[in-house]
Amino acid sequence: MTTRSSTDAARVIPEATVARLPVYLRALTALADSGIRTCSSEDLATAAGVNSAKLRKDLSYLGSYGTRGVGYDVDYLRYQIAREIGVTQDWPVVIVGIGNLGHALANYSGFRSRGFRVVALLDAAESVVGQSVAGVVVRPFDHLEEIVREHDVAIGVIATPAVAAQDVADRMVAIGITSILNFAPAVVAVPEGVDVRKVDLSIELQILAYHEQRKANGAEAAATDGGAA
Amino acid sequence: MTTRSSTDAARVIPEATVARLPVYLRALTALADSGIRTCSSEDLATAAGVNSAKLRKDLSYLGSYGTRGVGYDVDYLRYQIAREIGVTQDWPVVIVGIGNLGHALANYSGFRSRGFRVVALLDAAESVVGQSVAGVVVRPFDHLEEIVREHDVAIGVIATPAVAAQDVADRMVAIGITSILNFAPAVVAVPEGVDVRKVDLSIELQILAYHEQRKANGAEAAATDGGAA
DNA sequence: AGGAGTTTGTGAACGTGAGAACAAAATGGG
DNA sequence: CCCATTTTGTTCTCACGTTCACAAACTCCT
Ligand SMILES: NC(=O)c1ccc[n+]([C@@H]2O[C@H](COP(=O)([O-])OP(=O)(O)OC[C@H]3O[C@@H](n4cnc5c(N)ncnc54)[C@H](O)[C@@H]3O)[C@@H](O)[C@H]2O)c1
Ligand SMILES: NC(=O)c1ccc[n+]([C@@H]2O[C@H](COP(=O)([O-])OP(=O)(O)OC[C@H]3O[C@@H](n4cnc5c(N)ncnc54)[C@H](O)[C@@H]3O)[C@@H](O)[C@H]2O)c1
Repeated sequence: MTTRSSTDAARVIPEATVARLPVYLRALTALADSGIRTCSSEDLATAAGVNSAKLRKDLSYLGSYGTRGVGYDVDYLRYQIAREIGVTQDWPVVIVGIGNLGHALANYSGFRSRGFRVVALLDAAESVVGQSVAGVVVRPFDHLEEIVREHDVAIGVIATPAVAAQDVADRMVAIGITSILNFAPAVVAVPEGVDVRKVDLSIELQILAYHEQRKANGAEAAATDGGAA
Repeated sequence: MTTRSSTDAARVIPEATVARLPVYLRALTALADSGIRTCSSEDLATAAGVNSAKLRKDLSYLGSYGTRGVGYDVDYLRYQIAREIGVTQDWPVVIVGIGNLGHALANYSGFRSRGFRVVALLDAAESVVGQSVAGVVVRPFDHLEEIVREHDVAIGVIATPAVAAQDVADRMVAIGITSILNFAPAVVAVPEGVDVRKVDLSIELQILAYHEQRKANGAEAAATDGGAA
């Protein structure tokens, strides 16, 4: 017999699935916005840009929220995914390093609409501290601890230069932040129990360049090769 | 017998490895900058934040560039990886959508230093066109074709709102761009042969939130549970 | 009510990736 | 010159992720 409590600890969701759930959430929101109340796995898979079998398998890890022969109720499924991810509540976030990128992040409205609230912008440079960015005053990096305690912040964003990233991460971890999103092109080491995700523009471009080069070489080979055909 | 030519078409590098090569490249550059001329797989693995067995396996797909008992020559390996990725040459790039994010990207120096050259900034809004951003004048989106032909651009960056992303991608593809880096939170469909990579801040945060929630629930369960132990 | 038609949820097959372990190849000391 | 030591390159095994294929479950029409 399987106990099915709502906080079933045994139910573990594969990492690859977790990474796709936000995509499904977004696709469901788009469907709901166009007034669609029900959709099949095929519809949703198309909207999310994945294969429908994969979608169904992913959703099956959450539970059985569809109806055979009918499909999924858009709002209901959306709520279930949001609950699973944890974005039915609001997550307070701090951003450290208010340079070019930090400004853009501070001005980004997508945070708020997706369950995240920027509670503070921090920077080490005196020239930046005190500036008002997106209606929020930039505070000194030293205030990190105070802010984190006050708002019970668990998620920190690093948008400093690469050299500062490890220091900032260390401070964050020391103060109790357990999830870090790192935009600096640097490997940051953190203790067990702390999650770091990195977003790295250069790496993405280099991956594209690799495939681009392969395409070019392939075309070249084909031209040399198949020219006489 | 295995033919080993330098342009061996049969040699295929796993996607997971391709995604790590830029990380190794960066770590090697950091080592070179600190004056280190030789390193073991262990050293490099530590710098890159991976396991040394994985590093050696990854490098083995490129060829046999180390010396047993000694390690790798930093500069030589760096060159080999750069060549494999295709960043020994310069890749021209266009950025479309010069809003908050587009500004940050335009000002980002990491492009240039990693083999990418921003040849144009494009926007559809008249209020933005003509502005000078990072010393480059923003041009109308309509100029895309002209610019792409002139500079032989293969890589395009989308930093427009989500609703415009598919349209922009379609235009890019029609004109001959075959690699797209998409920052807009939207699924863009492209024909076979075109690569799209997406960078999505909200998804990253939501993945962190999921794990954060699990940590919280786990702690809660442990507190309820193990309190009596 | 019953059967035809849909669509989900999942078991099983397949492919890719990670890591341990070790043989092969190089160095350096005696 | 030979042997101990170091470190690479590769093989083997296991885990994870993707896709197929189909039974189970539901709706709707007659
Ligand atoms: N600009 C982009 O589009 C872009 C794109 C991808 C990655 N990045 C990366 O993001 C990071 C930020 O880029 P940017 O262009 O905004 O750089 P930037 O130099 O404009 O801004 C960095 C900010 O961090 C602050 N800072 C420096 N050290 C600090 C510390 N120890 N504590 C707190 N704040 C500190 C600086 O005062 C500055 O305001 C860099 O690592 C960059 O490589 C930027
Ligand atoms: N700002 C951020 O930090 C951030 C972070 C993550 C993701 N994003 C995403 O990146 C995208 C850009 O964000 P932003 O904050 O810079 O938005 P923004 O509104 O400031 O800028 C968007 C720009 O795109 C231009 N544009 C609109 N339609 C266009 C079209 N069809 N062709 C060419 N240009 C067009 C607009 O004129 C505007 O200048 C959005 O999709 C956003 O969700 C932004």
